[in-house]
Amino acid sequence: MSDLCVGLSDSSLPALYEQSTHINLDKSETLFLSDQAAEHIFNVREGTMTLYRMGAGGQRQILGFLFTGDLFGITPDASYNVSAQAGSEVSLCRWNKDRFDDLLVLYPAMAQQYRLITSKLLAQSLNLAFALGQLTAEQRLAGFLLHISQRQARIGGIPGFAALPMSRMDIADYLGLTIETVSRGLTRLRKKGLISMVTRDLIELSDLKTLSRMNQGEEA
Amino acid sequence: MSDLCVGLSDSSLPALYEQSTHINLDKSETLFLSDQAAEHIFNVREGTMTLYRMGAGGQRQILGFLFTGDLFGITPDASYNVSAQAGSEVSLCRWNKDRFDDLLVLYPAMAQQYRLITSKLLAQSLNLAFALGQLTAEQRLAGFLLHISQRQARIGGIPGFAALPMSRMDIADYLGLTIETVSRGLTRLRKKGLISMVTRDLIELSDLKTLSRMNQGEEA
DNA sequence: CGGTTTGTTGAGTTCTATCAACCGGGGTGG
DNA sequence: CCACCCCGGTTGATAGAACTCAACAAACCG
Repeated sequence: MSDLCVGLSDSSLPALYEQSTHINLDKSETLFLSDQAAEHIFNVREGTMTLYRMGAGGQRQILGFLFTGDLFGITPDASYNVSAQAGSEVSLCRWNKDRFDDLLVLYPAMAQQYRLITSKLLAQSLNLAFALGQLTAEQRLAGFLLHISQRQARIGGIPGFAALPMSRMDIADYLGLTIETVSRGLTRLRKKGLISMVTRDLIELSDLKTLSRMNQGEEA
Repeated sequence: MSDLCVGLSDSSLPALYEQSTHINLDKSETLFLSDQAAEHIFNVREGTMTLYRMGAGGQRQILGFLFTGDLFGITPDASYNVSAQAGSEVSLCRWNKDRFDDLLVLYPAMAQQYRLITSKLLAQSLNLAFALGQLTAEQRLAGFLLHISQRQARIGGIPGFAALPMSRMDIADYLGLTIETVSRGLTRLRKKGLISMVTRDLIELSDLKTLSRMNQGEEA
C-alpha cells in the first residue's frame, strides 16, 4: 500500500528507510503550520495525524485523517498548504524535501510508488470535495464511517466496525458540519438501524449496503 | 507551468510531445466517464475541459475546470474516478498510461515536472474542499472569480477581469450551490461594489483585496 | 466525590434550496 | 423585418436543512 517507510527494511528499497529521520510526537502536538516553509516530507509509522486548514474567520476544515503508512507534507510551493497535528502519540519518518527528490530520481521504482500514492491522495481529496459539495449531513456521515472502517480494516481493525479515535469536533470539521449535526446524524442512522453504537467511539456498521448507497448520494 | 505538451517542441523534452496523439473534441462532447477503464492521460492544448462526478441522486459535482496546459486523467485505479467533458471546442494531447509511465522513467526531469503538476492538482482540490466545507455562498463566489481571473491572466487574459465561459449551472455545480444562489451571490457582490458585470459573462473584479479576504473565510 | 470536559437533545434562527414568475437576448419562420 | 419562441439568467416567496444558543447527560480525572 502506501508503505514507504513502515516495514521498509524488508522491502526492495532500503535506501529510503536509511535516509529518513525518526520523529515522535505527543498527542495534539503541532508538526507544522500552513504557510510555514516546507522543508520535509513525512510518513506515518504509528498513530494518527490530522491535516487541516484554518479560515480567517476561525473555521477549521480538516482535510485528512492520516494513519499508519500515510505520506504527507506534499506541496507545490515553498510552504505547506495545510497544517499538521498529531491526533495521538505518533511516530513518523521524515525526509528532507530535496533529499527525497534525489532518492526518487535515483530509484525509479520508488518514484512510481510515489506517483501511485499521490494519485491516491488526489482521489481522496476529490472524494471529500464531492461529499462536501453534494451530500447531506447523513450521507456524509455514512461515507465517513465506511471510510474509517475500511481504512482500519487494512491496518488490523475489525471489518464492519469503525473506531473513532477523533472527537466529534474533529469529525464535524472534516465533514463541514457542526458537532450537533454530527451527533444528531449518528442518532438518526442508529434509529434507522444502519449502525449501532457499541460505545461512543466504536460503531458497528450493520447495513453496509445502505450506508454505501447513501455515500454515493442516493436520496434518502 | 503545467505545460507538458503545449509548446513542448521548443522545450527540452521533445520526446513527450512526439509520443502523444492529438485529439479534437466538439463542445459538450464526453471524453470519458467515471468508472470507465483508464487507458490514457491527457493534456489540454486549447479550449476548456470540465471534470465532474455524478451522484446516485442525480447531483453533479464539478471538480475542475481545465484550461490550456492542464493535465488530467490521473487515477490510482484501473478506471477513472471522474468524468471529463469538453467545455468548448477543445484540442488535446493523449498518451497511453503505460507509455507515459515509461517516458517518466526514461526522463527524470519530466518525472519531476510531473510531480510538481500533481502536487498542484492536489493543492487545488484541497482548496476546493476547504471552500465547500467552510465558506458561505458569497465567499465561494469571491474565490471562484479570483481563481478564474488568475488562471486566465496566465494564459493571456486581462488581469482584474474574469471571463466566464461556463454556464451558471456549471458554476453552481462547481461551488456546491444552485444557479439561483450563484445569481443572487453575484448580485450582492455587485451591490457591495466588489465586482461589476461588464456583460453576463465578463466580470470586473473591482476590489481584489476584499474578494481575497472573503476567500480566506473572513466573516462578512 | 466534585468539577471539568465531551457528547446529546431541544428550541429557535439563518442560509441555501425549491418552486415559480419574469426578463432579455438570439434564433427562426412567417 | 418583426413577431414569436426558447433558453439562460435574474428576482421573488416559501420551505427545509443545518447552524446557533442553551440545557442536560455522561464520561473523565484529579
